[in-house]
Amino acid sequence: MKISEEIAQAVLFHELPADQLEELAVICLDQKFDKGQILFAEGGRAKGFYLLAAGKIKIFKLSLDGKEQILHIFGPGEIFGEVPVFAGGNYPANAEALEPSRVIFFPRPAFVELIERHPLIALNLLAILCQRLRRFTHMIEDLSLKEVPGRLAAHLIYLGERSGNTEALELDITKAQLASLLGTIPETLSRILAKLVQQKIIAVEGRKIRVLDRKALEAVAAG
Amino acid sequence: MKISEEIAQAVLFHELPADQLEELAVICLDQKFDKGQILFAEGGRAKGFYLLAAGKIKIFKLSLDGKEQILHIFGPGEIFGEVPVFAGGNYPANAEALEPSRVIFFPRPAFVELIERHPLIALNLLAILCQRLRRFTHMIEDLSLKEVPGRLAAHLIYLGERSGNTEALELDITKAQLASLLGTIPETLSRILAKLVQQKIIAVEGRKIRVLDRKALEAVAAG
DNA sequence: AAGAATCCTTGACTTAGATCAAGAAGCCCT
DNA sequence: AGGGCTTCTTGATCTAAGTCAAGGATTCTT
Repeated sequence: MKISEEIAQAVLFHELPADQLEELAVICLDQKFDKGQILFAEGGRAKGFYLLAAGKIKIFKLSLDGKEQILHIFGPGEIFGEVPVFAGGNYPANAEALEPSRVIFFPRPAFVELIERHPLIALNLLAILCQRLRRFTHMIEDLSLKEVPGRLAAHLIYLGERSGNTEALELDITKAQLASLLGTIPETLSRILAKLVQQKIIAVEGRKIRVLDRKALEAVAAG
Repeated sequence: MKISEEIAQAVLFHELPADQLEELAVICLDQKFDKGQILFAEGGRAKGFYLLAAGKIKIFKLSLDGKEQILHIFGPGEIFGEVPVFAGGNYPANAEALEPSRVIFFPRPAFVELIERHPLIALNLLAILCQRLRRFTHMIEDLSLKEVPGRLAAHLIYLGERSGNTEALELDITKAQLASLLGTIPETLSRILAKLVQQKIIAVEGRKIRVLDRKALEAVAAG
């Protein structure tokens, strides 16, 4: 696919006229990353931000003893690494490719200048950042006020709503990654899944999860 | 103080020319809240956002059984309640006045229209939101990867850096509120403060905290 | 200054969930 | 099909921190 077409499909550049899309295509760079490759590390100086064209990217924090907390898992069409463009100048977390991925990189100065001239991009970006704040708010609430079963149930409900199918879910990440996203470890996640299965609230087969008792799942999610 | 002067001092409207400040002063509303009064509740429909002129506002989440997690404590000059203006339309958390407070309310439509015309406001707002994302990233990291002593130590260091005095700190909130901000309870906070005192890392007298051993405090913060 | 209210601390107990360890199941290779 | 991965599950143990309960210390009020 041509870069300008890929840019056109991103939410950030939604409804942008063709001439401005061309303007963007000129300033950006096409990059490829293998599975497992690091795109940037926490604290690193940021020269711009990324639009994911294809693949899957994990944004995460690491503790000194190697424990990981996943903040986001991004798919095609989403942007990441935008925070340091507008505040601080260095990345607040790490980014790693979970699959072979293609990203489009936007150097900071050209992009900021573009935003000044095109308020629509600014409004789109404000919307994206506000959604992210909302998601983080939820994450903080879950980590602090809910126990692991509640977090897991809330996440399953979220997956159902996002995919449109609230009955049959399919994880697109490993269970170890899901554990890290929920702020726990694989062993604990495994036990809690087993408990929910035993209570006939869900059925699990590999990465496929079937919701058997939505009401009960919602009750668990509420705490 | 006149409203337009107060607006001029806010980071959001920094470097805005006088005529645009006057434009803003026309669309906004002046409101007062007593200590303990709720400004808005989670899930409530948002008609605009707030600029805090005087006082102190707590933004927080509640669990079903009444446990609270504080997300922010805002002081004069800061804005809040902006997320639903750009995403979702309803507030993601609750807001309560911790002191008698005066706020300036900006109705949503007029403000969005203003942003479209004045890119500088959009850039300022992008910077504010990115700083908040950064702070939340930190909060998630702390809740998930650090234990309570680590969170407390990190917060004390943060307070020192923000106030410019890394030696003598002064809490501007109660210890119960600090506990809620750190994602724990007053009893636990009390015990951990006592332990740090016993280890001669800090000295505590009421709300005044003196850092005796910065290196050790940093080690605790690192985990 | 006395009383009330809030705020803070300390102690005994309980528990969610992390850690350590080992094995089972699924998957990708040539 | 059979080795060698990574992924997942299950069990036994340990610990940080929450709960419950009570008393001490501040601060607010009149």
